[in-house]
Parts: sequence; structure tokens; C-alpha cells
Amino acid sequence: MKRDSRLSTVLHGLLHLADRGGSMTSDELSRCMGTNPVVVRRIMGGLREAGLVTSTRGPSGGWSIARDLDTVTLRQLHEALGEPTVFAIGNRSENPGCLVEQSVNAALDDAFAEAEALLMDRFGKVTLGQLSRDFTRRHAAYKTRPQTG
Amino acid sequence: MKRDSRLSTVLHGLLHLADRGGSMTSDELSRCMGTNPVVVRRIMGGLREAGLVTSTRGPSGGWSIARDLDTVTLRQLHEALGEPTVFAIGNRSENPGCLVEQSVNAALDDAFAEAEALLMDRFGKVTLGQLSRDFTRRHAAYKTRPQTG
DNA sequence: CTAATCGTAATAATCAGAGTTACAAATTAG
DNA sequence: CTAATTTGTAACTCTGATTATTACGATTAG
Repeated sequence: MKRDSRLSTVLHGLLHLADRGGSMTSDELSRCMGTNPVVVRRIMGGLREAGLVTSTRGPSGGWSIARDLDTVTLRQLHEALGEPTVFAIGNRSENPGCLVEQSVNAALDDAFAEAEALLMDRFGKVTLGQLSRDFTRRHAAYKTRPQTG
Repeated sequence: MKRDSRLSTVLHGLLHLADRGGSMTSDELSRCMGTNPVVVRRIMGGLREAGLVTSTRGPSGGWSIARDLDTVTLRQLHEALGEPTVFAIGNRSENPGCLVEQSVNAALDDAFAEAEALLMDRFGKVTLGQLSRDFTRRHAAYKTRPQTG
């Protein structure tokens, strides 16, 4: 199934932005993320509406992060993307007349709701700041790694 | 996103089979599930390989449940369907060279793995027998409901 | 003014599940 | 044995969603 990778994509962009320190154009972001500038604008647009980033037009314009990195959680980003469907598995019909299907749906819905709640809870505890520091750590380890070739 | 409804579909069929007591043809199952007999065979085929149902060809053939209803869990059914992708959200690239993307993937993978583990745990605790009894309860309530029209 | 840059609509490409058709294989009934 | 029923399965289309691309308008710095 085709999965929604916008959260992964936008995180990638935001961390590059954070690493850079200043602002980046859609074109720069798209190149370092391996996608298209229009896709970048589309995704970042949701974050701008949520007040997480700002954009400026014209020469020397581009995208900047508007908040302290430690105050932005994955959950906020998920919400800024419009809270896309989390599960690739779902009920055949959401309003079945068949009583058998009602029982099936009730059981599945319960389990999915619980798993989604856990995921959102986890997302609420991970901040951009944490990810940025994790990247810095990986970067340091990469630079000092033993040469194997 | 288009969601995989095979688990929901197959549960529906199995509970009708359980309610019937005997065997049903793909055609009968497809009609009471609102789908196509070939789709039924395709989905039930996986369950047959897992030993959960049996099929017989020819006249008076069809599908039967091969196990005690209380020994079949949603998790077993999920596995019999080939453990389809659970999440509609995923990483942009699973093998990124970019260290930023590695940090992003690690954080997301952790959260998703935890949520999936919870879901599988829940699925492991729900049996066909429980769902069948839940249906019987709904059916009784339906028959004795106050007439509102 | 001109070039750079975002904003956005419209459209195509891509992908996986679901639906359908067609036919072979197996089995029962007579 | 023959005919009818039913599963098994390949091949193809349909559908719906994300992603990619094209095109062009709006804004702004220099």
C-alpha cells in the first residue's frame, strides 16, 4: 500500500533547516529531500498555518522555523498535516446494517483506537529539539567512525 | 488512502460461517458480505494455508471452520493474511544515506513499532468465539428492541 | 523593471487493494 | 462416464489515494 510519508518528509526538511540555522528556499529543501519544490510548499504550507514555520516570498525569501525546537512535537506536526489516517487496515463498511459486521467493527475499532492513542502519546513526547540533538550525535559518530574501506 | 479491509471482510465471513454451523460456498459468503466470490476465495485461501479453515471442491463443497472458535485470535487471522502493513504513515526512504533522515526514521520507527506491538497484543486477546458471542448478544437485543417506528 | 520565490490549481504518474472475467481442476450425483 | 457444481488461479480492469510535475499568478528585493 502507498504510505503517507509527509511526516517523515517534513521532519527531514525541518531538521535540515534547524541544522542550517537560517532559512532555506523550497528548491534547496526539495533537493536535499529528494523531492519537488511544489511538494515542499504544499507540505510546509500546513505547518505555516499552524504557526510552526514562516515563509517569505521574493528574492532571499524561503522557509524558517518559527518556534523553539523543544516546543514542537511530532504530534503537533501530525496535526498540522491534517491528522492523516494512521492505519492502512480498516473496516469494510463503517455503517453496516449487518449485525455481524457491527460486532466485527466494534472489536477492530477498539483495538485501533487504543493503538492510535498510544502512538499520539508517543508523538507528543518527541520534540524537534530531541531529534536535532540525536542527529548531531549521529553526525559526530559518523565523522569519528573507524575507516573500514 | 485506500485501506486494506481483508481482516474485516474475513471476520465477517467467518462469523456468518460460525452462525450457520456448517459450510458455505464462496458464492453464499460473497453475497452476505457484499463482495465477489473470487475475492472470498483469495482471502480464505490464506486462512486455509494457516489451517484455520478447510475447503472442498465440487457439488456440496464450500468452506468450513477447522478450529474451535475460542482458539482463533485476530492476530492469527492477521498473520494468515500475510501480515499486511498496519500503518498508512511511513518513512520516505527506508535506507537513507542522509544522517538527518536516519534520525527521523529511527524516531518514527520506534513509535510505530510500539503502537504495532500494542495492536498485535490486543489482536492476540480477541478470539472468534468472543466475537461470535458478542454478535449473539447484539442479535438478541435487536430482536427484543423497543419498536420506534 | 526584473529576477527570485512562494501560492496554488490542474493534471499526470504511480501504486496497492478490490472487482471481474475466464477457464482449468476436482468432485459429487445420476 | 457425463453433467453440474464448486474451488483454484491467472490476467486484467477499476478505484482511490499519495506523490510528482507543469504552468502560471502574486509578491518582493534590488
